[in-house]
Amino acid sequence: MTKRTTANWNGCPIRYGAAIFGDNWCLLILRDLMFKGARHYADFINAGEGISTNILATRLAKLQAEGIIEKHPDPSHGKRYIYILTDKGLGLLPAMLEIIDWSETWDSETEVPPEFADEFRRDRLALAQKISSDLKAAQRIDD
Amino acid sequence: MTKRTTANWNGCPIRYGAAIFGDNWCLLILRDLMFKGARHYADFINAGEGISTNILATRLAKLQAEGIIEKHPDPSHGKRYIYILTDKGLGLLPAMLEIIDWSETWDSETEVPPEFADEFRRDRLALAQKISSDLKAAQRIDD
DNA sequence: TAATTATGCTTTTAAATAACAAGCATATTG
DNA sequence: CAATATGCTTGTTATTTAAAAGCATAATTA
Repeated sequence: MTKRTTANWNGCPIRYGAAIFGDNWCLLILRDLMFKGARHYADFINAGEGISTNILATRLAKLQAEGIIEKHPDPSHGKRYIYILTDKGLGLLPAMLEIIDWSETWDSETEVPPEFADEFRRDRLALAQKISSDLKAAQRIDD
Repeated sequence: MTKRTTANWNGCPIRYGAAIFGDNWCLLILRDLMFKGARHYADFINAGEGISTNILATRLAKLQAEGIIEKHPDPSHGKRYIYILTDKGLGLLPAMLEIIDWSETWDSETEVPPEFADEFRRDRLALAQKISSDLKAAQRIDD
């Protein structure tokens, strides 16, 4: 086992990231928040993945506990809550976009719009920042 | 639920990526392959995460089935096998690096070397390509 | 205002998965 | 030729996940 100098990571970043990324449902919830405008509990339920209510509830609680999302009462609807990404959550955008880029490259059935992939490859950071500020604006407007 | 034009993805890239990323053990195996020079079954077993042999065997088979890794007989040792990343597997490097970058930013206990994070942020693609070509060279040399 | 529906869960139970331990075939080493 | 290394497989038990149903509060409709 060859040793790289960068190998001796005990506060291992992949293990840290795996707490979020290493979970199917968390990834899909993040997708819905980032790219599908999901804000309410029902949005995740109706995203078409067939997530059970208990699974969704535990995942939302976990993401909240990790500081990835925040849960706010919906001012326009008493019993409802609005789920939004924190800065830490928005920070996951570049990684999500890389996953999308990879899938676009290797999945023959991909339905990533080619112009989206092109825009990403032309300037990754610019696209991430654009999406991020769009999301921040949207989160502010209807809060 | 606001609709983005980029939202209607049925060949969903996040779901596609989640087949690999959405699994804790796959992420750790990829880490070992990419950053710790792991090549043999025993390297993964001894990586310190306490993975069981049955879990490791199923994950290696899955990664192979997905075309992420290849399994070759070790020419220098009859019963042994060498596991290496395919081009598709190496393509996951940028996403892995983004996860590392995110963890470095948000994990107060991170042990990512600061100079590694700096180098990444200075030129993400350059670092990914450097690591990728280093890995390809290493995979060629002792095959 | 009373009944109905919406919302965001919790609880129960069944099924799937993971962890642990042991075993095992082939290969190499002493 | 006996002992050890290697890469698994096969049980068995424990844990996690998923599906289904239920439930309290809030809003809507009649």
